[in-house]
Amino acid sequence: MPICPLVGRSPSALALCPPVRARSKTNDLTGSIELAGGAMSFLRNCEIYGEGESADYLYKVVSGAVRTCRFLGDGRRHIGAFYLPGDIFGLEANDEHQLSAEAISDSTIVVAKRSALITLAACESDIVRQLWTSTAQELERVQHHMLLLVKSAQERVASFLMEMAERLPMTEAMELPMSRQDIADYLGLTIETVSRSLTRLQTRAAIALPTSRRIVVRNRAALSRLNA
Amino acid sequence: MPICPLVGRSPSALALCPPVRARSKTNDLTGSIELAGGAMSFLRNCEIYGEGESADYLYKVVSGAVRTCRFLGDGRRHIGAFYLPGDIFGLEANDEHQLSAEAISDSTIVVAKRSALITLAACESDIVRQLWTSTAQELERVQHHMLLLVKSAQERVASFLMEMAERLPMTEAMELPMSRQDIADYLGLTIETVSRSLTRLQTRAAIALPTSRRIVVRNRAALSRLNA
DNA sequence: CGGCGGCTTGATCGGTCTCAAGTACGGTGG
DNA sequence: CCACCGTACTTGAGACCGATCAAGCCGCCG
Repeated sequence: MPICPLVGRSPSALALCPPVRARSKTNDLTGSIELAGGAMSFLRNCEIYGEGESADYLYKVVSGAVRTCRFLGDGRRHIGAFYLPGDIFGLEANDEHQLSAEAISDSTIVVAKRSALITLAACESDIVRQLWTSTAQELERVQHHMLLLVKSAQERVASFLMEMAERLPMTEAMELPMSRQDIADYLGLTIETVSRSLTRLQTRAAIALPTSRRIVVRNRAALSRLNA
Repeated sequence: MPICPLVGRSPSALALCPPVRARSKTNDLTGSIELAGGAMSFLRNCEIYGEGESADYLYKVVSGAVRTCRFLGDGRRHIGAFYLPGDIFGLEANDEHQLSAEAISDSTIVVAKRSALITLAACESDIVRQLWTSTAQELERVQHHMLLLVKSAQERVASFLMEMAERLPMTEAMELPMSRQDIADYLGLTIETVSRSLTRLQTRAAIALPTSRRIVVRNRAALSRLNA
């Protein structure tokens, strides 16, 4: 894991980017978070928060991409989620983060103090409802991810591609922000197996790989057929 | 899958058991649910709700045990969770159930109309907060389960045993309500692998198996050492 | 040009699945 | 009481998928 010459490690650090109003309407909290917080920049591979730290803040991706991850005892890494622009992360059941969060690429993140939102919620009761909604969405995402993990390697990679095809801005091809290692840890596979699955999908003409991070979905039906 | 000579399939069916006040304090919703709903009985292997049905109700286990599950395209079954007395289930991100729920053993379940709770929430704003808390707990549980699924078979079974040891009433030994097939589908393994893992734990003196459903944890440290 | 990191490809190993018996237990009927 | 049965569980042998180990390849940057 590379060293992080990071810009802001703690949420009190200098905000390098002005808040950007997102066009995404996926989450109602969006506005509230931006009201309550400031924007920060994180360099590639920098930690945004650590596993076990107290979950005092909520985060929203403005640009870039974020992974949440956790190391198992034997050094293996598990990635719980990828967050793309518009996504909210940092929601926890307890006051402690279960996984740590890291920037996958240079990213701008809006940070809001959780307690500030709760205070806001006292006046506008809708905020609690919105926090609940966001948590429920996260729950659904994790449930879906759980289903992934009981499938075969080929199925997992196909599912991953379909997920990304929905979430990434797509013009013909999509540009993956994450490395093969990230994908492997997300899917519970090795990089070799991920790579082989991708080339196999390519030879079957389901996808094309102009470059290793750029993927064209040629046959969406073939992909979904692999989803078990 | 056996046929279900079930007592109540829809929440409007006759409640055979009077509401029982639970001593569990694991969830604040507990009281509200019981206020808003009535108790029902479900026989072993009966469906409580189906995948895709609208999620109009919340449920609380009074006695017995419940599994939520989903069938994959090729017939494999995935179990998302086991719910024991005191647990709340049926919370969803959307208005549709992602998985179906079935009674593992004859069970008594308290059912509350979701809309009734939301109405209640209009007066007592705490209810929304409690719904949020329950959802967050569920999220944490699923995250934990996700971590399970990337471990080895031996680790998964050991983790499962430790989870059950915490949740089941224990006096020396614990009595599992679920079958080996249930465990296998919960852990993403086959019954044979589950069985082999258990006997291996027994030969290593980590557990004892007086009967197949009754398990004594002999060496908790040995189990947790296997958790990776 | 050389070197390095990220990715692909190949050969082998091992863990889990699959298929197939064998065993323990509970219930039912004689 | 036992004989019988069906279900749930265990155990064994072999196949297969994905991990591991080990080269090679590619793009990028100095």
